[in-house]
Amino acid sequence: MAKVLMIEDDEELAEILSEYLQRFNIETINVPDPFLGLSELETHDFDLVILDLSLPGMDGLEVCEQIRRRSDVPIVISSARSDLTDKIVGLEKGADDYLPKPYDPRELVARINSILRRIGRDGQRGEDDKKHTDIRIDSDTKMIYFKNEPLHLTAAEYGILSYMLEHANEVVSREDLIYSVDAIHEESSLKSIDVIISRIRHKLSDNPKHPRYIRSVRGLGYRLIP
Amino acid sequence: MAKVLMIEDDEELAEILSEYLQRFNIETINVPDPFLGLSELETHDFDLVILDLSLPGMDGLEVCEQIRRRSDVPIVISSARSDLTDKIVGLEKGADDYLPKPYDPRELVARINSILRRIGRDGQRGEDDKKHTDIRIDSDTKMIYFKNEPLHLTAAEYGILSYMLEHANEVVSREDLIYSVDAIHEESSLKSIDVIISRIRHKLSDNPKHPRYIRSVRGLGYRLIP
DNA sequence: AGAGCTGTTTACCTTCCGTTTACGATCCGT
DNA sequence: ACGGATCGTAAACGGAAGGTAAACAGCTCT
Repeated sequence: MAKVLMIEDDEELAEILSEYLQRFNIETINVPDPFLGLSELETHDFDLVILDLSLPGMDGLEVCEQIRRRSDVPIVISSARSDLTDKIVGLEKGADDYLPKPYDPRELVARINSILRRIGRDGQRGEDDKKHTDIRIDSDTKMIYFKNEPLHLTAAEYGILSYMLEHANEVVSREDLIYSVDAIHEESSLKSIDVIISRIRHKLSDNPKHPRYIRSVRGLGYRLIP
Repeated sequence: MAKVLMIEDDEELAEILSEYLQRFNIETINVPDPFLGLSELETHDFDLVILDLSLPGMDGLEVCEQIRRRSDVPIVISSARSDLTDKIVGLEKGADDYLPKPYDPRELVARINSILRRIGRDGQRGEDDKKHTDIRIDSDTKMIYFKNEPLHLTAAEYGILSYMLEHANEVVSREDLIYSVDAIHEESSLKSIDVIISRIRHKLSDNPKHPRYIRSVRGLGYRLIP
């Protein structure tokens, strides 16, 4: 059962949609207010967010940005405004889809399922346990492959990335790295790590604003999602 | 640079879009015909497919299904028909997005980028195991041939090169070499290795600035690509 | 002994890349 | 909304690593 957060101030509409989605195995939590939505996101995990743009008290695009700032959850924007720039700005701010109101709920379902299928959380999990990792290391040849293409890494870049691969999905501190990676002197400034991370990100084409692979965890360090 | 396959029978439109997308670092291959599109997908990797539904000779939705049957590449459907059921069926058949024509190219760019960002840009490609090796050793005669011409090597040169052939594509350290090659005394300076490597490179006409055969791996050693 | 190889060292130059610095952007507590 | 803390990264620097010519040293032959 997919869990969806619906941020929609028209509570009647929200209720109708909820019931409809329920029939397609999509469970929704409704909140009429963006702040409630954001705090809901802090405390619970969702597979997707439906965000109404015409909200009271806060610009919808701003909400979109806020959500994206703290999470990578897929966002579907729904809006009465079919203004083109809204669409584009929304998508650029990290939304995954944009539905102009009014729309047929069937289309909503189709688009939700399309997105969930794409990220592999379509509720019918359990059969496919394929771990999709774009980054792979061959310890014999001392090479790291990104999407099956060999990366050209310097010693420090290789050291950091291989260490982070060993600790995939964990937060590794700059201290961990500086101590564990031979090519980096222990007495160097921690800032070196940032610079090298930046260079690795560049080689992975990872956008630091919305990183797919190397996320920064403020105050702690970095986390690799391979 | 993202690679996109555009299946669109209006070639003029395709050309315009191509140029536009180019500016946003999206490279397109245009085909006017679904069959060409499918065969293109067989032979090349794409990050995304833009599929026009109103195609000659084949129902667009059928094409969508065909594509999805053989690949996981993201599909964006574009169509002059804004029929709702088309939308839903398309998304259910595996499309990732649906853009009713006419649309603003900016929206297309935004949606492409949204999908690619979400996906992290797929790119599994076939392994080409071409066994083309210019350097070959005859274990009987203990001769090393370069492009079928016998090389005149000294003992140290032969020792290093044959050791590296045994460990082709791996990084071998200077220490490995000094201990494994008889013709080199263990107590020699590691710098000897560099000199002999240089001489081997010369005999292979290998430009050390952009080596084809013997690459230096800074801080680690050398790697032979035979 | 002298000549011819060839492994080793030395010396010098080039290139690389880890590190620092600096500055702008972003986050977050107040 | 402000301001300090944190993060991102371009630019510059400098020490370290690599390339190789030249000289040297230790052989194995005649």
